[in-house]
Amino acid sequence: MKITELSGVKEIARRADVSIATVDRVLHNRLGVAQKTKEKILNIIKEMDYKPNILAKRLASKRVYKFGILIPNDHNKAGYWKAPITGIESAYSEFGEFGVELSYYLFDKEDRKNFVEMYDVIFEQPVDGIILAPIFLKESMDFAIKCLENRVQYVFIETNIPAARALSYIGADLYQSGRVVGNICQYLLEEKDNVLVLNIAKNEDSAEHLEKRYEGFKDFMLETFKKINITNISLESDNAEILNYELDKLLKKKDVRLIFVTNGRVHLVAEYIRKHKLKNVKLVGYNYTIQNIEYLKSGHIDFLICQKPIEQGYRAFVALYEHFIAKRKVNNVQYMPIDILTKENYMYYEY
Amino acid sequence: MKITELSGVKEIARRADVSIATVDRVLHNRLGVAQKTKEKILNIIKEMDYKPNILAKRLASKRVYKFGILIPNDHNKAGYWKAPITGIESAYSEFGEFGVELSYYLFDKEDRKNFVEMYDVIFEQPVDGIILAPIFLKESMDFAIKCLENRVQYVFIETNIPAARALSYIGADLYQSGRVVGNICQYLLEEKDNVLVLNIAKNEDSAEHLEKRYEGFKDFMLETFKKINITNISLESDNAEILNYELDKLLKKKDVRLIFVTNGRVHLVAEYIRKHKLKNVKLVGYNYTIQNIEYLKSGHIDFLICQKPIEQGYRAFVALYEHFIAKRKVNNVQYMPIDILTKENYMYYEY
DNA sequence: CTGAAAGCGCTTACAG
DNA sequence: CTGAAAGCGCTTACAG
Repeated sequence: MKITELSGVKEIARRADVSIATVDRVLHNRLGVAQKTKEKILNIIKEMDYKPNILAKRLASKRVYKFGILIPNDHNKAGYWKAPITGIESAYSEFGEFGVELSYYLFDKEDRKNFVEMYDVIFEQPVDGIILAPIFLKESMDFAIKCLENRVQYVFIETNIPAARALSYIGADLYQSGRVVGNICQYLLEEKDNVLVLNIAKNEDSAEHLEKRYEGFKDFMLETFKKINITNISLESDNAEILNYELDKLLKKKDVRLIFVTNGRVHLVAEYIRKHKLKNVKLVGYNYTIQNIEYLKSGHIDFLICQKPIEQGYRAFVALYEHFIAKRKVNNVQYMPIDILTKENYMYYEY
Repeated sequence: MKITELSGVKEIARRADVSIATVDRVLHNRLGVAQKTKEKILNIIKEMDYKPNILAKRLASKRVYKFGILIPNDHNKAGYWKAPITGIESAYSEFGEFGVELSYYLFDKEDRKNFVEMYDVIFEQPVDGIILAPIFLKESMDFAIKCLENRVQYVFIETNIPAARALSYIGADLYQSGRVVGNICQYLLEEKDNVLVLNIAKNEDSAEHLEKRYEGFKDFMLETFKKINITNISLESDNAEILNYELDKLLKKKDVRLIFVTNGRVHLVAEYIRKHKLKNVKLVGYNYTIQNIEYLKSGHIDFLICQKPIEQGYRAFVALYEHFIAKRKVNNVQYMPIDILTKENYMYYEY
């Protein structure tokens, strides 16, 4: 309005008849300002509806925030964990590059000790915030406690430990994702059919999560069909021979119409179906991985459920960015969409 | 490395032994720099792998870019078009606020003339970039030409006009989304079944788009079932009575097992199914709207296909941002994922 | 408890 | 064709 109107801190300082240093002190709630001056400035800030210019802030501030990434490495494997890293890096390049430093602490997901080793490194070169996949329950709780002690913020992706009270959890609602599988499968089944649900996990800590998916699935099924026959088996190995042996046994006993694998190992079952040329068994499982997509394309897998691993990483970075740099409140829980992939829509999924 | 190492333009200037103003001229490819000086500076830039600090750039630059939004208003309606606006505004608040001004040119989607009126306004208060839904074909082509003449960049969302060569198109691959419907429906049908595909559109310009969806659906169906019976009907009205009359006729003639509505008007058919208590007709259609979701919840609609209207808006803003502010190359075509919604996963979709 | 001044890495007149 | 200087809206020592 006024031609000579200054903006931002200068204008506040002018109106309050103080220096911008004092305004800055009030803005950051620092000590050493007379109560009267403080109130006056606070009022002016409210009056002006002052919004700091985040650009200027970041440019002027020498502060560099250090964000760490503590997730499994799977170099040689199909690489499910590359996806969140892609997402993190894309968020970083979009609005993190100045004032944020990224460091990687990748661990072997079959090796509990390695997880602990890696997280110990973090506290030697302290970071401000960390993005982690808490796949080892107890160790992750320990880590969370150490973070609290060291005032390190942490964001969980993929799986949650509600008790650990992370800054944010970004991932799927496991129970509900099981219901989604049920919802789709109702169209693949009839009343009297036999269904096999397989939990294939080497790490016992994930049993609980797979169980939640199974619960969701089962609940939906029982609401829909009265006499559906569901068998739930857990295998603690991903060895193909063991799996083949078990499947031979299970499929011989009953006429199974549908197999639901509660995680990304569904490709192992797909391979079995391909080898044995089974025509009448529908197969549903989890995760966009190279192997799974191949079997989706070839028709051995009918549906894959997926929870946007790339975007999980993206949002995890944004959560830390919002907390530290934009200083905005972050939601504790950010449930991802539960996506349904088929051979006709997977190609547009990666985006 | 060196303690006294300056960064950015200053360092370039020091190395080239010129002033930063000259560096700036080269950086922006402005006239008035001796060829020799220019080359020297260019070499240093390459050598240093110089990346401008976008924060400083935006802070120093007084330039404000004006982005316009030319999409339908649907105040009273179910509000499909609110979603892209939400997305645009969220991108704006994330990294647009400084240096971007947003203006709205909302038009009546039933009124061709109003579209033209609104776009005429745009050229009176010229904008730099515009996000539009080109739902009127010819008028949108005219608009595109005027944009080219006035050096205004335009981004299409929701529907594309490839010939118009927009900066970017952000939306679905229509043919492929029809195939996705086919892919799901294969599980709802058997060989000899009758299928009804309904195009319900008042605006004749959308006929072509609905046709593409139908093509995708039909192709998939014919690849999967040899003797499937598909009837394709187009209605140029969304009047409930007319629709009821047509549906009475169509459903009496044949035992229809599945109805596929090629756009968001699927709720009209859902209402018919509800009223007539039809139990054996599956229903599939498009778009996350309040009405459609209600019928998804109640089970009258089995699946909805959706293409992230919120994110379309978000990305459209980002496309303009990247082009004007970050000065990065923007992809001409950004196909959105083709999402499948059911009564069990719709609740996590809006995010 | 308070202020003057330099600086973040750019852009933008203006002078020569 | 080139450079010196002011300024964007903040932060950060430093001095008093």
